[in-house]
Amino acid sequence: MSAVTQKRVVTRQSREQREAAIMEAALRVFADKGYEDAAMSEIAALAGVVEGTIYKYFDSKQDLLFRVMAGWYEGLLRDYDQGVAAIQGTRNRLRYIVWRHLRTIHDHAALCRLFFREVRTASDYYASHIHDLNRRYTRFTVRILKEGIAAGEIRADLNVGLVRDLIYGTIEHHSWNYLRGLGELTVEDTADQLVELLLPGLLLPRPSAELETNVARLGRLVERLEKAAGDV
Amino acid sequence: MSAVTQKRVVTRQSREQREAAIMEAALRVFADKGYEDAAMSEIAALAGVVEGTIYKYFDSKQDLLFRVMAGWYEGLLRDYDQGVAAIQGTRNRLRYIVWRHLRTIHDHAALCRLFFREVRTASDYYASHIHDLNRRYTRFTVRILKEGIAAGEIRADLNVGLVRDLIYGTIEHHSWNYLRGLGELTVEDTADQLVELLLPGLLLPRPSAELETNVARLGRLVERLEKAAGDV
DNA sequence: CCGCTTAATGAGTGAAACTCACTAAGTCAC
DNA sequence: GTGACTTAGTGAGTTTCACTCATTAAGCGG
Repeated sequence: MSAVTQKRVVTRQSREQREAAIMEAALRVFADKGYEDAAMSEIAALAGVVEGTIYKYFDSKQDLLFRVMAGWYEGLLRDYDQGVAAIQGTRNRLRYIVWRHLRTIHDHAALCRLFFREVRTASDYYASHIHDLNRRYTRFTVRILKEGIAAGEIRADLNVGLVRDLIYGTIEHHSWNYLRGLGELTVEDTADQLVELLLPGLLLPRPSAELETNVARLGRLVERLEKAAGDV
Repeated sequence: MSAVTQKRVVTRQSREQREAAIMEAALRVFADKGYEDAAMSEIAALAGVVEGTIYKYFDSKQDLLFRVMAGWYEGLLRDYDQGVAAIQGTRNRLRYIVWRHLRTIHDHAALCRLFFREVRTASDYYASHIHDLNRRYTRFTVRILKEGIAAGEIRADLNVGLVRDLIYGTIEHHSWNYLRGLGELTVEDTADQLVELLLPGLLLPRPSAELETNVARLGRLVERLEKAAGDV
């Protein structure tokens, strides 16, 4: 025995522990490097395993990403229920939804970018668990709108899905500069402005339309009466 | 010479011709397979060259994509100017912008997906020529809004950039299902609905001044009538 | 028709995801 | 306690790409 062979002591762990360790390492590397530039070997090294081990727990790099993102998303959803339920009035609730989404993007920029870029555009996103979580996330918005309609605050002929797309689409598009690392994302102001912009289109048409025409007719009547009075 | 060596006849072409041939092949393969799954070898084969040749004309796969997409984008922009200029009124113009964008997505689904997924999210998009083209594309919207403000049709305190993000963000988000190959994209209906949804938030608050003067006059009339009734 | 420029080649390189035959750690029956 | 068994974990491949580079020869100017 000429060379000192370094003997690696292998300790076997439960599936749960290893999986958690790999997912934690993957989250960090993905968030740090992005999907493309994250190497499975780096994730493996950080998790303290060898590359092949990851494939015992995850089908592919994409599967790993999806499950890591799903774990994060579940955390987001957990404390979302209470938040919405506690707020009264459609305007306040929409403001909260918009604000909350903006704040999430602001505080979790790296993960949101991963979600927008790698997860949501993947071909098998639709059939994935994380898509299901996303539906649950956006369903809050749909519920708020439907309750607003039921309460008579909001136009009943609204395309609720389009409003949902408007809210999330606008916010995402608006956030890209920030997500790209350029410029800031002003959460409060943007939330205010978006709600102000959106709300008039949601509310029932001002009943003053009818009122105005009636009043205008009365105005013309007054004019005639005034003239008639002058004639006397 | 025992074996018949197949001699490839190499014809040299001008830079322009080769570049065009490669870009055309790349466009087709990218549109067909998407960026990831498009192999440089396949593009080379379709263009009738060998892989290495592509790198004489393009720095990298991403450079090839960017220049192919820029070529397509320039075509889009060419017949955009006239379209907008011919339309009068902010509402009609916005309807046109929205409709046009939806129609482009509808008719160029594969390329739009490429643009959204691969180009716009790339880290060096901001410094690229195609980003410049995109700015020119969206500037139409900004101009329409500013002209609407100047004409007194639209609120002057509007965050024009946010409205731009709203239009493009909403449309993109709304189109993803279609781009993913699931479901249809109803161009006309969506254009109508989005404009209806957006417009109330843009318009100046209805000038109820007229209403107020009319009501005041009616008040005075009532007073006179009451007095007259009392006098009798 | 010679020689120069450079378009084009294609074998080769490196990196990264993924595979698989094998090793040995932990467990359980006895 | 010990042998048999299950399976976590290994690490040396394999494959598939994007990308490189030394070499070749097509076309052109003098």
